[in-house]
Amino acid sequence: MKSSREVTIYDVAKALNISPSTVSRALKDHPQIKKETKKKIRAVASEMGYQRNKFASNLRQKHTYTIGVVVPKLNSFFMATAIAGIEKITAHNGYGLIISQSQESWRKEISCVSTLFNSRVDGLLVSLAFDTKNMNHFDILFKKDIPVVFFDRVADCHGCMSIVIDNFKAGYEATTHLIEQGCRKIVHLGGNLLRNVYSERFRGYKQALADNKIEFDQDLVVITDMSGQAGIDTAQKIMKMKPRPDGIFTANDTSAVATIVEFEKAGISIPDEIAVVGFNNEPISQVVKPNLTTVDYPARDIGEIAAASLISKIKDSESANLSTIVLKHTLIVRNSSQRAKLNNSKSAR
Amino acid sequence: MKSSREVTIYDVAKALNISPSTVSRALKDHPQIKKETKKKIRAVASEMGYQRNKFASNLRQKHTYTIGVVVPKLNSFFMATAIAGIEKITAHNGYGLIISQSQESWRKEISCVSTLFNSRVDGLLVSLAFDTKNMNHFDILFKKDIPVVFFDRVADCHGCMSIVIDNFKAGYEATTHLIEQGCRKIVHLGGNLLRNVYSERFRGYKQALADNKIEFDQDLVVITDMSGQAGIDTAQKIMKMKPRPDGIFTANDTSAVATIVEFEKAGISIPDEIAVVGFNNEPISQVVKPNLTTVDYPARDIGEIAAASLISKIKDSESANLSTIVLKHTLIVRNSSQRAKLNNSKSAR
DNA sequence: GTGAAAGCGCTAACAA
DNA sequence: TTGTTAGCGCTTTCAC
Repeated sequence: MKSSREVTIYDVAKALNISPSTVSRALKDHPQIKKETKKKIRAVASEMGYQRNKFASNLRQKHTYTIGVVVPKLNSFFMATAIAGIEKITAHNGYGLIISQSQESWRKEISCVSTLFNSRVDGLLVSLAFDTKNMNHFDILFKKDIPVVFFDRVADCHGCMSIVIDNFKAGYEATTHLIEQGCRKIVHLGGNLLRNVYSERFRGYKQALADNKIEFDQDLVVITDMSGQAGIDTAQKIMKMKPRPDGIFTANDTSAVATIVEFEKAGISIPDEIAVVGFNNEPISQVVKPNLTTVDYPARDIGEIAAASLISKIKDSESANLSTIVLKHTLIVRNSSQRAKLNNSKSAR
Repeated sequence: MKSSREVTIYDVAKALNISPSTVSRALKDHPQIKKETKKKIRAVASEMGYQRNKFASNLRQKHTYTIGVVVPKLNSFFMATAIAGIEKITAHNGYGLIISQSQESWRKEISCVSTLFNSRVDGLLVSLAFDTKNMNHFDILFKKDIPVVFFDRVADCHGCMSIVIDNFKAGYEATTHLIEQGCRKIVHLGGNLLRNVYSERFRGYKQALADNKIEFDQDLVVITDMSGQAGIDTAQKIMKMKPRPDGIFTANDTSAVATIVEFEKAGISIPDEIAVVGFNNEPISQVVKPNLTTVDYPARDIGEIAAASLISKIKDSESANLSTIVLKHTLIVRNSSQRAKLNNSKSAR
């Protein structure tokens, strides 16, 4: 395929009448090589167009400087931003990235993990699929001590690290905010409760109701796949309820926005008849009318921290075994939920 | 790092009392090996937990089954979708992906290409940065006959393949549509004219004006970085113009949506006072009020075709040297531009 | 149809 | 401070 033979350390060594190992060492900035020699070797190497052969090197060193990433979907704002963060950190540390998508399917996730394992990644960054029911597919990695870090959608697994936000608190705050705005019959539109993000937000919702002496009603909980369509369906369901709910806390912005659009289409006024709170602070939340109250979610930071943690784990398997890092979230109050001007410290930007 | 020694073909060979070369051949389904032997070898190999070592194999075979991707940004709907398409095809063909972002900067693009080259990717998929002024940084690849395929933001370069849509025609249609809606003073909000996507859309705009005997006015052309902020700024600029323009064709949805939001904030009615057409058909275009007329862009297909073309080029460097593949786009007419009910064959969905 | 043997290019233990 | 040497695990030519 490639036309001409590659320049190797042997060629460089021969040109300088020294040994290949000296060249190898010089090129890695080994401390025991004289500065002058290094300089000379570097000069000649680059002049000859030398390029390190990673495969020979990997073969010897038994690692690949490659990190695998398994995410549910690439084309969501959150994920794309998180991956941008991951990429920044890994690139900066000389690691390549192999990214694969589970398409929200447990089955496909199993195959992604196995493929990545077979590519001998040095570590794995994972956000779980919607319906992943157990973690057995990660065992092959643990058996070989390949570190795994989970982010956002996480689960307990051999004491692996997790990077998350406090979804319980966020759900609690979102629901409390609705209650403060006068809502008493609040729907929760959530996702698969297998996933921490959804179960915790739901738990926060329930706790907020309890703390405000509002009775929990299972009929007001709608568990869906959190798509736009799910938002539309839920809106229609809500419109048939009597008496009609006066608030809705949705576990992502996509479906929250879809409910708003659907409500408005039916002539229901937001937030006066129904107040809506979403989750994620996607760009779309600032475009929908009325602007969506939502929880801001540090996607980029989550990605960066997950990558940094994984790399330090790879470099030093004894490194601090923090089990969970929790990042800060913020409830951003906008017009979809704000019924009256309150003395609210949070901005409506 | 990894705890236990790996199982190699030697171990498998020993267990079966045959030679390593036979094992190697059997595992690759070499035709000259007896079926029975193959079956036996496969069974024992998988039983022993054998895993092919890609690095040893790459080292011998001189290719890596890895494809590099250089894109301006990951976190746009278009790019994320295109990459999803790329990933699907490459994974299906046994190729890994190394994805890197130029952050819209020529300088960073140069470094991405060089890094990927040093990782010995078998081929490269590229969408150019905003301000890339020449293609010299790709020369290292051409010198070694490493194939490169450009998609979306492309440029002529050693007869490389390009996967695009007909941006000229799309720009022409978008502008013609505005004219049909009665617009006579139409602003064009475009991006860096170094990039085909922007220069072609602009060319389409001019041609549509010419064909409808509307004089071209340079003052109505605004060249920006196409961000949301650029949309806001442009809206403000337009509001100061006298007489005020009555239409705007924007080369992406992000800035188109921002102008709409800004116009509405100022009480300007859309589409009656100003009609707006965007580009890309991002999800946000269906959320903004009024819904944005835009050009639908087959992101996923572009990614898939780019990947497939690259792979066929890698596998067979003599393969058909199509220089450009043009995919179909569609103008989607929605309320941001539709002033009167016309007998329009295009749907408003 | 199968085996022997020579590397691919690099690194690291050991020697000097 | 530098050199020698023995592989890492796989593929492939040549021989039988």
